[in-house]
Amino acid sequence: MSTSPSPDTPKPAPGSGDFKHELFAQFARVGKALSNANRLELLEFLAQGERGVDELATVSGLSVANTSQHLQQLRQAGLVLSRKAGLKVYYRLSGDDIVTLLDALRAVAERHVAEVGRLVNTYLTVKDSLEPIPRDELLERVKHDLVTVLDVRPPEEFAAGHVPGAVNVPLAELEQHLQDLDPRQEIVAYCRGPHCVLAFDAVARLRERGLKARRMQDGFPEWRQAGLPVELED
Amino acid sequence: MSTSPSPDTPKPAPGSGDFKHELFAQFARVGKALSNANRLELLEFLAQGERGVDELATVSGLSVANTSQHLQQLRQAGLVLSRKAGLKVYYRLSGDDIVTLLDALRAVAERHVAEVGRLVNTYLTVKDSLEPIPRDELLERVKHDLVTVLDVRPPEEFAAGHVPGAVNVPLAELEQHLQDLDPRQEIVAYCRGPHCVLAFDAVARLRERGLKARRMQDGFPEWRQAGLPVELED
DNA sequence: AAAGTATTCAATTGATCTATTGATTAGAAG
DNA sequence: CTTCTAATCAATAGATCAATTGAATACTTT
Repeated sequence: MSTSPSPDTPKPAPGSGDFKHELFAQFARVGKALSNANRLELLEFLAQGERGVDELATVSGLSVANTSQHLQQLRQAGLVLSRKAGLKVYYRLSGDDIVTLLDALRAVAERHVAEVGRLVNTYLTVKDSLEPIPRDELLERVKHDLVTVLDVRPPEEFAAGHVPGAVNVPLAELEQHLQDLDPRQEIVAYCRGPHCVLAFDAVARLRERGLKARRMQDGFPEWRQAGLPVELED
Repeated sequence: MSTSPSPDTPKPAPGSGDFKHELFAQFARVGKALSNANRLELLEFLAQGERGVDELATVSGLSVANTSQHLQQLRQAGLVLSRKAGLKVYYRLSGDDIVTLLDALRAVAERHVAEVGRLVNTYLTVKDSLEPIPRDELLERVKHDLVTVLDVRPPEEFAAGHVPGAVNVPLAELEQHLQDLDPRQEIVAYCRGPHCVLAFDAVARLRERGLKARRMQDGFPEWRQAGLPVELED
């Protein structure tokens, strides 16, 4: 602030310049919420559905207090809502437009930040045939029983909704289920979102075993948001 | 970092947790670029087209050095590209997906940050009949000569492209052009984007004079991005 | 009422961000 | 070659942010 010496003088003149700046400041508030890796990770988990604070803390590797503070920042920016039930407090995204925003952010990062491409490539070692299968295409093939769909998320997430016909095989149990998989049928794995590593990992391991495996485009939240059918339990 | 004592130990183990965090950190880099009101304002101007540093500095009210630094941050985040021609350096958005991202950000802010709605309402005093006219609808009416389209941006921006049939009337000259406007025909004003104040202002003033005036949905960058016809010069 | 649990609050420290200032570079023009 | 201009760089001070710690709150269970 070059003109106002007092820090808490809000905006003396209600001219349009102030209005405009005020408005951009509000947009920036949302941007700030997206400016921290831990908060983005929390948002990705929340895109799965409602979650309690301690779950989020565990899964993101942050302390509970820290997680709570990040969640409050997200709430102040209007990105999440909370609900108290007994002792627990559940957080959820405040609307589908948040998923849209996160996807736009991801798309830009992928397209423009060279680093992201490098990371993905490094991690995947093999690059060929890694194009994810589009949702519609997968749905079509599921209908005709042409693929085995693998949901590699933890059982709780699977229970809360999954792609119809999908089999829940958490990554840790993948080895034990290898024999149950038909080596002639293509396997499509998915998890939380476009960059959830579980699916990447699963595909890499399956391919090591000589199986035909691909990832599904994006993840389950995007599947649900696209209005495609969702199955509960199994 | 709780485990690594040395600050510049990048990531010792290439486990998937690190990979994931690394990835979110890259996304956060883009988020950071969006976390400052001045940078968002610069991006809005750049959505208009290529601009030099000093132009951007003037229009945003920042010092040249400061503007330059913000632009470099935007470039490092992959949001803008620069081109040097003689003494001047021109910046532009690095792709259409940036406009998409900005729109998503705006949409979320509008929907969830109560403050934004309050500001818009305060500024506009009257709230009724302020729904902006959709682009397609406007295009249709322009074809049948049912509306007067007013471009309230500065002449240079107008010259670089505008809605077909639009008349360029910078806000300062609005009063002088009042007599040229047909009071029986509806007037649609637009400027840079959904929250560019010029159009808001113009509509408010026209309505004060008893004219039927509305804003166009969003602004010219969005019009162009929607693939609608653009006219050059006049 | 007492103990326990999930979450939030408050205070602190070190890190990062913003805007300013003045110097510096690269090219243009005299 | 000198002067001018547009832009960038470098250093700085003040503000804001992130993670930690320990205490406080709200609700449940015993």
